[in-house]
Amino acid sequence: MYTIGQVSEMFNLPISTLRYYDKEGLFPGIERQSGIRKFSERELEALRVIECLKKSGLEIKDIKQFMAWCVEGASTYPNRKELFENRRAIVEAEMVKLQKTLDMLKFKCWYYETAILDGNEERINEMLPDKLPPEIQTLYDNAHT
Amino acid sequence: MYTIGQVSEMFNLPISTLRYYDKEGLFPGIERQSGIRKFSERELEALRVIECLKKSGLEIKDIKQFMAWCVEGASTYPNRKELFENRRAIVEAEMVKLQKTLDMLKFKCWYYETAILDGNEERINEMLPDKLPPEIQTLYDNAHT
DNA sequence: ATAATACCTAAACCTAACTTTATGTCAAGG
DNA sequence: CCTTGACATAAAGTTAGGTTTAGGTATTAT
Repeated sequence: MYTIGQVSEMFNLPISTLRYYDKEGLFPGIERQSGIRKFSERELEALRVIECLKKSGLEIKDIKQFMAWCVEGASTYPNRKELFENRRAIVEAEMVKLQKTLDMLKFKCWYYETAILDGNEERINEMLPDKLPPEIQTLYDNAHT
Repeated sequence: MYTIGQVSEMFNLPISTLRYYDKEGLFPGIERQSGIRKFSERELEALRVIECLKKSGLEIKDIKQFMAWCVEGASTYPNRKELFENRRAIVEAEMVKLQKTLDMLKFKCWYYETAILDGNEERINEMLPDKLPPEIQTLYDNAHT
């Protein structure tokens, strides 16, 4: 059993955030001893799931819904499964977009390295849009689709 | 040359957002004909960079700074290069985190598939934390580091 | 005993990035 | 001529996800 201060340290989250999550219903049935929250392994696992779902772009109110399903029991397994499958699809799409972003950034790194060497952007702009060095062309093409 | 409405369609962005970007200084020196914005290829490329930098987590005010550097000329190449290198490092770290999130989601998909088959979570919980099927164990371990 | 800590609540406050509203201009078509 | 549609501005409004503030309780150290 952990206090809110310990959990705050373990997860590197402000105490105020943990209280906010609790208020929003993300720790249904959390135990209290004379008013003080006692975080058990169940709440720690909840917090791991919260961080995961948040990172997947889910809103707090929908995370609350998930926690409510957990309390409801086995009858909500299909709802929970569907939720994770949806989030998975969303994060996979997000990874593709982020890879494009990364390719754009890599291209721009090369762009400015080259501009510094040349002192201007003229030579680079003559290579655009399809006469770039092979490696760079790949980045550029992926970033611009 | 494009009107704000055409650019809005091309980039799938609300007109209000384009006006907001302009107001925030993200299109320095955009041309106008009797008050009406004329978007040239320069502004379209600016918009691609804006979307990239935004996705990398950069704030509008810092994107504005970048656009100001572009206007300033060759003397700011090093600033711009450094900016893209920093964003690249940030996005690379982000990809690692997102991969962990994805592994957690995949694990949870398996978890609830299995729970549905079993009708409960007992067998799964006996496998935790280190007696999971090999493929699943890998996901679980990556998600929990 | 008292002072420092760590906990508690309710409610007000904050921020970024838009979005909406109210109002107005201007060119083209019926 | 007048209405429709696309453009314009300034300023107020919105939203999620917290954070801060003000005031209080309970345990521990000196």
